[in-house]
Amino acid sequence: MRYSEMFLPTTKEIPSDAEIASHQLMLRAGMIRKLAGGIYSYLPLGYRVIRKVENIVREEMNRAGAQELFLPAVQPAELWIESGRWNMYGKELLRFKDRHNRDYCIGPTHEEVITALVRDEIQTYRQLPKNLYQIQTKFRDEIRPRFGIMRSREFNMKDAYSFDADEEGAEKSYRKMFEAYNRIFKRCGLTFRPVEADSGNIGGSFSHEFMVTADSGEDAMVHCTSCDYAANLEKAEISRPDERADQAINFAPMEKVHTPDVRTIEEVCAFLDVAPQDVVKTMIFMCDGKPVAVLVRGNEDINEAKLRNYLGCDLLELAMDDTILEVTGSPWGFAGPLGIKSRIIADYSLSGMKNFVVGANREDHHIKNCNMGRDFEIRDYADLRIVREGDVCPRCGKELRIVRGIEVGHVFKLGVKYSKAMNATFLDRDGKEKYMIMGCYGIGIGRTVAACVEQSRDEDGIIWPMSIAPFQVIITPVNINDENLSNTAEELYGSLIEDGVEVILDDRNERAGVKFKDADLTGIPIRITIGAKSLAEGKVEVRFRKSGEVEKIPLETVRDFIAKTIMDQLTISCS
RNA sequence: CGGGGCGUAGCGCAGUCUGGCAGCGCGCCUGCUUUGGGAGCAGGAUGUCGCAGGUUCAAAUCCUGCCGCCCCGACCA
Repeated sequence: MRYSEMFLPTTKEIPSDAEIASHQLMLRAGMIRKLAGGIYSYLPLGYRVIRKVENIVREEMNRAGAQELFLPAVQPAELWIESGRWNMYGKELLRFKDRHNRDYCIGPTHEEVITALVRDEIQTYRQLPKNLYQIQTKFRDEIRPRFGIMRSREFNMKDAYSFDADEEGAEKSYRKMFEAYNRIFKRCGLTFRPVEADSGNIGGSFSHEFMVTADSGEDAMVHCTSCDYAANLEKAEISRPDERADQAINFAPMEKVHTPDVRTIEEVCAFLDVAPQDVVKTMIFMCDGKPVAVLVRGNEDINEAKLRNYLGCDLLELAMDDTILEVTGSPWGFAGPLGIKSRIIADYSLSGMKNFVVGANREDHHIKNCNMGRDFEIRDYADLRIVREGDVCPRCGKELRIVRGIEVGHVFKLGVKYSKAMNATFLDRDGKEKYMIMGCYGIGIGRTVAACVEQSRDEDGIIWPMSIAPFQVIITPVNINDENLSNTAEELYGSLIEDGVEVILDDRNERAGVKFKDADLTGIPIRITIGAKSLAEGKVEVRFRKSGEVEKIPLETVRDFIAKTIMDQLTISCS
């Protein structure tokens, strides 16, 4: 490719509506342009990188025995009604009608389509297992798209679906995908970590997210400083504490106090002069339409994902004011366990608490010196709170650390959720009809590219690893009007193309500085500078984007040097 | 959905309060000089001031409505 002919609009100035580095750099490097909120065009340079990642994904999926197919982006409502998700999915699902007034959506994911396809074509265990994948444009009408292609509404995703006859098979399929994902992200040059993830309301299922560590990441994850435990913050467990109530402290007499308009933990603490950890927070949730009171220590927060799993409910939300009034007999802000008209469950953090403050279930009143055992009983104890920095590892007891990350991939054991809803069955060896056991496995292609930029850049621009760089080499003749330089550049360009190197020749009539800046910004791993001084010695300069190191290489050996360097770097990112 | 901010040349912005010739920097075009880290000089082109309506002799500027974009929040008792 000749730079002079390429559609590659780089910019000096930072676009004002880009917040994070990857978004800014991808715009500046002429990789992407925004068309509408959360909807982007991929320009040639950006698309080359996308294709590189897609191909790594393809190679590894194929290696793992998955087969590529291509499903429709537009899907009829019937399928979604069948799976029950037409009503469940909410506003994220982009719906529309065709000319016959029939309902359709643009697929945010393809479980329905693939399940319908496989159910119609597979009848016997002899045809299982199968693992099918595609790389497709998805659309999710996000509440708030942001960070460029990191969280966009339209995005490119690899999604794979496995179908197995039994649990062992499903387990094997899952492991294969897990391994493939490790290879994929390693080959993309990413620093990442598979973490245990919340499996939603499909109890007992298994799920891992592949998180690229980055401070700008939207997700929080927890990892142990000692063992290899790592989990999404939503999922991260807290061990059941020892029953170690402080015997030295005696129960004080319970006392109802007037607390006018004192509602939040902060207000209660200030008003009663106590610490948040001496208060019990009572929150009323609606769990599939039924109210539940959840108790947690005042300085902790409820983890809704854990609560949902514990209760095994589909729909969980905080109760509205009228429900609170009904259950507690008071407006919000004064709820407590005493005399409440609902089921009560408590987080482990209540363990050992004595003489604490609770709401009195009466407007403008709280209760001091409340105690479990004496004043009320807790039957349901569970791990319901969010992990904090300083909590200990549920596996080994050492310290946990919280870091931020970008979720680039997700592997998930679905079980029979969709095969059951959509009647995807097969005839097993024993002559019985059974539901196929499914798994699904996603990778955000664009997000992987953005994550890579987040992790690999400097003040001059992007630093691509060889494996996904848009070009492997850029040839920069310092002055194109010097025939000696431009002829040498042209010749070298021709031979590198012959060698199969992905090379761009910067044949623009620009000053050297401009070319260097663009080469750095676009992040091409190897720059071959052709200048008068070195050329007089029969040499060219090979500069590495990542290290900034320059090597002078004799013109006659530069082909071999480049070929070897590229091979080395690709091999390193493979292993 | 709630709150805040913004919308003026391809990009980044000033001008809006206090109505009166449409501006600056970068980029772009032409010429000359220059040519190893975003060149210099000279000349030049480029606007539905987001859209619609209203007030006014006169609107980028004031008023009303709408649209788009960005940021924060979305119930944690």
